Amino acid sequence: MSERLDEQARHMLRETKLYCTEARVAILRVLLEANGPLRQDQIAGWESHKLNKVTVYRTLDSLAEAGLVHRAFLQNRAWHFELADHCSEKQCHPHFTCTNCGVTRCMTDISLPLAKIPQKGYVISRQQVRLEGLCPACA
Amino acid sequence: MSERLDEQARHMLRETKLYCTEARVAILRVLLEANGPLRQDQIAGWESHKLNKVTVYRTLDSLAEAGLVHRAFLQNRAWHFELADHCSEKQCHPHFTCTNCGVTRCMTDISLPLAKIPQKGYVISRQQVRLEGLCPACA
DNA sequence: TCAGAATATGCAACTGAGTTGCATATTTTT
DNA sequence: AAAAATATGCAACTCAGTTGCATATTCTGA
Ligand SMILES: [Zn+2]
Ligand SMILES: [Zn+2]
Ligand SMILES: [Zn+2]
Ligand SMILES: [Zn+2]
Repeated sequence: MSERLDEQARHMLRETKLYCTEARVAILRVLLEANGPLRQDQIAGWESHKLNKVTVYRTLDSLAEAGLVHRAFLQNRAWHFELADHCSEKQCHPHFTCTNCGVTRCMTDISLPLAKIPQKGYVISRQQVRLEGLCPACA
Repeated sequence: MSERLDEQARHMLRETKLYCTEARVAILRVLLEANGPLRQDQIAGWESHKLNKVTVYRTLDSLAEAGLVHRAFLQNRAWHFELADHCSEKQCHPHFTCTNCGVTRCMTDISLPLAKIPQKGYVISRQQVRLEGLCPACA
């Protein structure tokens, strides 16, 4: 099954005309396996892959540019990345963060209506929602 | 009228039982005058006030803790602060950022419905929305 | 299949916003 | 006015992100 994910990653890269390098495949695999947003250092250290920090940085940059990956949100000064395919065209799923224990969870089963800007001329290409509160364990 | 703002700032501080210091009054005034979220360095350098960076940092921290000020939900590495009174109890107004020219605008006239989390046990205390796209000038 | 072009990698060194300890100054309270 | 409570500012630190440059990989097309 790791074969399967590798193949999937390679396919995604070919689709977007990105060089199919070891680092890109590894990073896409990590994101495919993860069930939520990850920090760069989490990706770099995933299962002792020991990917170089700068490579991870530049790879995520290229993956984001290609639209395969999104910068989900900034938390504690660090970007959190996740696959873009969890998101619809214009709206990413909301993320909930517990103010007590700090866990962040993808709320893939919720979606809010797209905002309508009354002033003429605005074009919205992406809407992001952040929820803050207490998780079941802390409430 | 700057007298007016000073008085207003002092009043806010007294209300929240915070020490009424020169730095706090100055920073509140800056935020009262500003029409959008500001970075710490913008606040520190506002009209040659030349406030100390660490003081600005700790002051904003205390103002946020007291609920007078909020950290806006933007996609930048630097926090942006604004007065909290633009926000309702559970929801802050959305912020729109133009991906072309970079301007950020408070969308105080829009509001989305509060998210409903289907899973039991979650308590949402705050919802924040970020919009990205093209402003009228860039569209 | 192999040379050359195009692109990615990794080291080291830097940036920039935030953060902290500690001695001193200010504000409040008594 | 003195004491207690809190805020300020310097300097030094953290840490994720970022960049230059030499080297290594990947891709392309003869
Ligand atoms: Zn929790
Ligand atoms: Zn997510
Ligand atoms: Zn614009
Ligand atoms: Zn705002």
